[in-house]
Amino acid sequence: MSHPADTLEIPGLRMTKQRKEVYRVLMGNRDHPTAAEVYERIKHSTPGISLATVYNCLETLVEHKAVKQVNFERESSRYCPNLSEHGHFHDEVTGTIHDVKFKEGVKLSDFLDIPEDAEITNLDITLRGTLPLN
Amino acid sequence: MSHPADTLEIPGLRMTKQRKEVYRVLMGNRDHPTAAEVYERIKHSTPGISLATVYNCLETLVEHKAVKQVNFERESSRYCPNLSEHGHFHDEVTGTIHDVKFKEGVKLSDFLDIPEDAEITNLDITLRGTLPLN
DNA sequence: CTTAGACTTAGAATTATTCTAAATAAGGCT
DNA sequence: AGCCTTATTTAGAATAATTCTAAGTCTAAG
Repeated sequence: MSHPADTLEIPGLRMTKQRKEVYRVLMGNRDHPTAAEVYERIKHSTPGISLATVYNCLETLVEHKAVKQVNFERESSRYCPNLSEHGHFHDEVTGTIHDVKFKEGVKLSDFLDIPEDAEITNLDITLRGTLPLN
Repeated sequence: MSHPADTLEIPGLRMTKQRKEVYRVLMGNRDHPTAAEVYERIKHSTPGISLATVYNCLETLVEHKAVKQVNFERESSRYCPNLSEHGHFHDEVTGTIHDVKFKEGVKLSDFLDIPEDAEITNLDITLRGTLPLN
């Protein structure tokens, strides 16, 4: 079965050398890197690529819904190829970021007092804390 | 009954003219202003105050847990004197921000697959969307 | 009234990101 | 293949929010 994850193709998007590399890096190490980190990881395999291009590619991938942009506080944006709706847990000790799945069949309105008629287009859930038993 | 909300006093914090004004602005109009907006609202009543001071005061108030700092995407930080745990709904049409209460008695682990032993120190929930029946 | 530390200030510095203009590359057409 | 048009990439400048720095001001305590 071939889908974007395997082929590094994204429907409706011309996959240039640079876009492919940026996407490959994100798919290959799902640790939510920043643009600068992607740039570092990519420089040697794509010599001459510029940071501006990394930003451009990331923006394009986000627009095409191939990756998600994740923000913690006002830190640098991070990028995540997990397309399912999920939140993030930020381990304050190790600095690592874990995806957090939503439980099956729970509705937002089960735990939040949302105005009756609100149409939600976007949901961000971020936890910070520690994992004592590491 | 006297408490911070009334007296603009904050335990353990010297209330300078500037801190008092910044806090008063936040308490008086709970629309989640940015530092720059606080500065605009305060300039005339506290002539000579500097933007740096507004930043300093806000930081101090946050440290003393008198207000909360709220971030949407990577926009300017906003500030909120609602100390109860709550999320935010960002109306994409009007630009207004509404506090969103958590339902009584719901635990995080009821709707999120959090690692068993995680100790959560902080929770951010942000919704974006619209309120069609306005 | 002095003094030491806390607070405020203006402006410089920093950082992440976006913009600009020019150079390059790529697909479509003859 | 060769040409053309448009998309993409690039380096570096520009921007915006915030923090830093160093100097000045205030204040509480003695």
